[in-house]
Amino acid sequence: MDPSRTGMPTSRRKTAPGRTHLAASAAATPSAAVRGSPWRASRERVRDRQIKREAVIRAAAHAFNHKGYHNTSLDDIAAALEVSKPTVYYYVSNKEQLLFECFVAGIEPIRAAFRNARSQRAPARERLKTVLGHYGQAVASEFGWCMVRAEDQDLSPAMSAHIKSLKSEIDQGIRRLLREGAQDGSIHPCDPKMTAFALAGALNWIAHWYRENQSMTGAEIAAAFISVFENGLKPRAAAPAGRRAAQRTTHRLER
Amino acid sequence: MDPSRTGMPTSRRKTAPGRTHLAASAAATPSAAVRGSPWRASRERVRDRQIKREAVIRAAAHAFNHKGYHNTSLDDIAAALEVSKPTVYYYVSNKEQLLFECFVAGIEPIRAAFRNARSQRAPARERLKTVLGHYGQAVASEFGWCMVRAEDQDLSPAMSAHIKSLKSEIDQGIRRLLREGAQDGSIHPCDPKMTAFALAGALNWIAHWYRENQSMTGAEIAAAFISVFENGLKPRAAAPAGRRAAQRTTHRLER
DNA sequence: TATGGATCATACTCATTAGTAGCTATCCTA
DNA sequence: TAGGATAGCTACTAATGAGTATGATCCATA
Repeated sequence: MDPSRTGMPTSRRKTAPGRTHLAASAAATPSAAVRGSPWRASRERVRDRQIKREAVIRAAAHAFNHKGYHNTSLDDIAAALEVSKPTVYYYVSNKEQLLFECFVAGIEPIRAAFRNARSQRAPARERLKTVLGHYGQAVASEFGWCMVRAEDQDLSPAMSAHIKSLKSEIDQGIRRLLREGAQDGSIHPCDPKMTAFALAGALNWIAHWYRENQSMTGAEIAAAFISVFENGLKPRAAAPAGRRAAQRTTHRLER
Repeated sequence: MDPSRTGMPTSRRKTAPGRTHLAASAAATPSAAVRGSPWRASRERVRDRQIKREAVIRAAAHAFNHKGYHNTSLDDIAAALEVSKPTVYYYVSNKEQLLFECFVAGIEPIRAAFRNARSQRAPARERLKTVLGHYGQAVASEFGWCMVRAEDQDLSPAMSAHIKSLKSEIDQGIRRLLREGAQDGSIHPCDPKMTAFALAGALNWIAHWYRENQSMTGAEIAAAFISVFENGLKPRAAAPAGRRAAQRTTHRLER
């Protein structure tokens, strides 16, 4: 195979800035302040390395999102930032790492949601709903595509292993909630493994169509999906009459 | 952009053999007879162009499946067949077309399942179950990866449009069954669009993990998923006591 | 047995792109 | 204000891989 893909990127620069949890800041700051190139306009904050680094990663996410990882060259990313390619390499050690950072930025809010859920006392189904809501929003975010599509085959073994372990953490978290729900009676007994696959798969797939159809927000999509998961296809006998009727007439209108 | 990607591949060869529905034959013949290179062993059927062409496509599917589209060169495919690259080009006009053929081979059995379903008289939920079963098996097949991952971004506009229309046909078919189910009372009232997205997404995602975890057959996975979809997460009050109890003890064992 | 088509290989072209070498400019600090 | 660190650019290398030009070989048929 390719010798350059046999390990972690050799961080050639002595200054290896700690990884930044882009996701957190992305959630905090509205996208407007973040868009665009900080080089152009802001001479006054030229020295804020962190912001520039984040801009690089965000530009990469945007490009990957639109053209795919393989169809995006680092020249493209540099051009989007109105910068030269070596400048990009000044902030990031290689293309693979760009993808990795995007992945981490995408998955971090989901991990946060799990940490949150663990401290709650609600029934498991409620906690699962909350987590899946955040999951759906993460997939619909600007990093969702990278998170979902970061492939084994494009990554060095070390990165691949790292990503796999993060994914597995999420998977196990969902399974755990499903088991807890079966115990506390809030979730219909099910095979936790296959159910977790189904739930995560459905949500992951959002990344594939969301770009082309942004008529709903991430939160709305997540809510709609959760409603599907909760009710199931089989009709439910004992639903409260009022709500059932409203739902039925509403959905009669959809095509 | 790239000028070579602005249209359908110019089929330079005068002999353009009609597209072959690999999927059908794949379903009919067990994989054993199909694996390997027909060049090597069988000097006696050297002139059977169709079989060789299918072998090329199957080899491509296999390679794409394992290494991804972009990480597979046509030299790789040629090498797998113990043939030179121009030989591959003798059977197929370019790499993009290879991906397209794999896509069609993957999606064809699903279309067939829909055609079948249309002629049945069962309740919509039953027909949907059957279709989804075939869907799941198709995604778990050797062409599943190509079917699911054939991306817009890697295809010429014409191919992209063609694939999109095939995908849309499937999507509309699912929505239609959901609407029919809401009408005949066999399916819980739902938003057909979002529900179809959720169902298809969950099943599509199988392609991402099935390669690494082939402990179940495609049919078994599909059955497990369908059970999840049908029941939903919310506990069901009126389940037959015997089956409920059995299911609960069974799944207590899973981790 | 000559001929033309079908099949396949050798050996290229050419474009793309990840990543780098080496130079320059700016700014902060002592 | 000298000197080092920071930040950036131009111009390269080197590898890869899609697709092709050209010609050899085999076989059926006239």
